[in-house]
Amino acid sequence: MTDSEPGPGFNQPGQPAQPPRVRFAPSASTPLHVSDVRTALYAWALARHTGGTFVLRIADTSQSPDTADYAAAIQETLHWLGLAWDEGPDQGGPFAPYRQSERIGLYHQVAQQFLDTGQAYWCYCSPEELQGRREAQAAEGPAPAADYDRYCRTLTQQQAEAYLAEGRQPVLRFRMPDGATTFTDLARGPIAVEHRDVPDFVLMRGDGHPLPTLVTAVDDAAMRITHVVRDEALLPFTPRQIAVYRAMGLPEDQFPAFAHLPRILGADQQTLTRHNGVTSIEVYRREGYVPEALVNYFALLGWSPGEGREDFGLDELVGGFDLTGLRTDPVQFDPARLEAVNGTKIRGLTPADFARRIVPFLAQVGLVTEPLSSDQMWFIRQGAPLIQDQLTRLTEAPDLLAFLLVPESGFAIRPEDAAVVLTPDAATQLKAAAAALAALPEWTAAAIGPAVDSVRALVAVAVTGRRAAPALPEALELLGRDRTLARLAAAESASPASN
RNA sequence: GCCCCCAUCGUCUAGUGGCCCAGGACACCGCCCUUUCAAGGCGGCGGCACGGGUUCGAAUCCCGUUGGGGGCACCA
Repeated sequence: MTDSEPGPGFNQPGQPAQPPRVRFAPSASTPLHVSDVRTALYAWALARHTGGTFVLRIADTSQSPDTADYAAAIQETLHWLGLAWDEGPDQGGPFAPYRQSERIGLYHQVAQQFLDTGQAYWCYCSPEELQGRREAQAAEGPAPAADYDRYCRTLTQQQAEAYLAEGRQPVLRFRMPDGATTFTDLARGPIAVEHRDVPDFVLMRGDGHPLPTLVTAVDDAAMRITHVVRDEALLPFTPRQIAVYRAMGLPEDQFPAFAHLPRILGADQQTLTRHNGVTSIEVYRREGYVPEALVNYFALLGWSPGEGREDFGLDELVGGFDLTGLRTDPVQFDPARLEAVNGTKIRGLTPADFARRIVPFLAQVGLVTEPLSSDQMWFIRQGAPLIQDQLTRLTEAPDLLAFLLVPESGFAIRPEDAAVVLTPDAATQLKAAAAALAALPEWTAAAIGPAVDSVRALVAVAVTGRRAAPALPEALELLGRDRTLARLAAAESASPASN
């Protein structure tokens, strides 16, 4: 983007280009968020586009009871989306282990090194003391940008021992050096931060638990990560991590390059959370969204292949992906657009694939049970093409196909639709339609069409139970003459005029 | 309060000094097709935040204002 300030991670001309190593490091203490998926998608696309390596690393040091479940779910979801990794917790790799909970020793080792070299120090201040001093300072004048007053930077041995004798558990703080950090964000260009605006941040909690700024920097260095693609929320932490690399003695040309992705906002223009939208990718999956749609939609949330191309898949993403084309301002999540994309993707499925994908949704509502009987399989295979153009989510399939799969005893007309269509003269019309159908020499869609043309809406409700029915002649052909006539008769007797 | 990032239709985007009195998609509104519901076709509505520069020429470059987002934890 600019050649004025070749900061860390900037590709130096004349240097042999190493194959990139891009990591995705989701937290295992929460379910995968839609913004995590977007991050994973872009990181993956970068790795694949450049012929590099995609690394999955699980951030599971925050020992929540559900961590193992989330870690497994994350991997399952990524697979479902079609994002495969080259190194990760399941298959290992040259920089194993890939679970941070198994790398704690390494973090402690680096912490000790920092302590030995004076680049970190113990801080005995209690949260209450910190809070008290902050308030006192704020009362006196303009509050300093950096939030820690460096009280323990210059503690004497005696003071430290006195605190220890009180039973205090110190935290380990990083000694932020004077100066400034300049780095080149691959999506945004040069970014400069004065160190006076960066506090002596905490590397390790009082109980010895290492914090993300330390852990992330240590692992990215240890795993030879070349590119960090992550959410904009982490942008302000980048100078801290660069400071940690320096303290570790990592040569500048081995610092990873950073690319920060725009924040995803809800309809209220605030960061997307469970309060203003649906953030769980698993919810979308359950709601009948296909991975192709999620991938396409999220790819478009901050990136574009150009030339107005909007309907594409993983292959085109990889082919055209480029960090410098990333959007840099916050982006609003639009559920309506996602749903529209989902409809497009569903329509683009082969009929056989579509039929296969709706089975779990049919089973979920009890319309079928797996393994499918050959009858059920036949009805699904034959019925699927009739409904494929009519839905935007796979969860709509059961309603559309119920008329074929439900046992006759369980068939019922939707009351709302009955109210609209079963008018006083319905009985007469149904009777006429039934007679015409009964007289048909052969039971084919071509023959059925003309027989029901004048009363399609009525017959649709009577036979499928809903106004939103598949193409009628084809639907009736599939249903068969006996079931069709039986349902027409039932509807006739349920019509107002017959009561 | 302080620091950082950012700014094209309601939303996602095309656009990197003339091809743009700004193109596409979603949403919305009409019409067509269709004797069910969709899908599809055609059309409409609607935007370069504002103010200064630079330039023969600016959505595109510079400055400011305004506005939005992020961060300032013993969260990740």
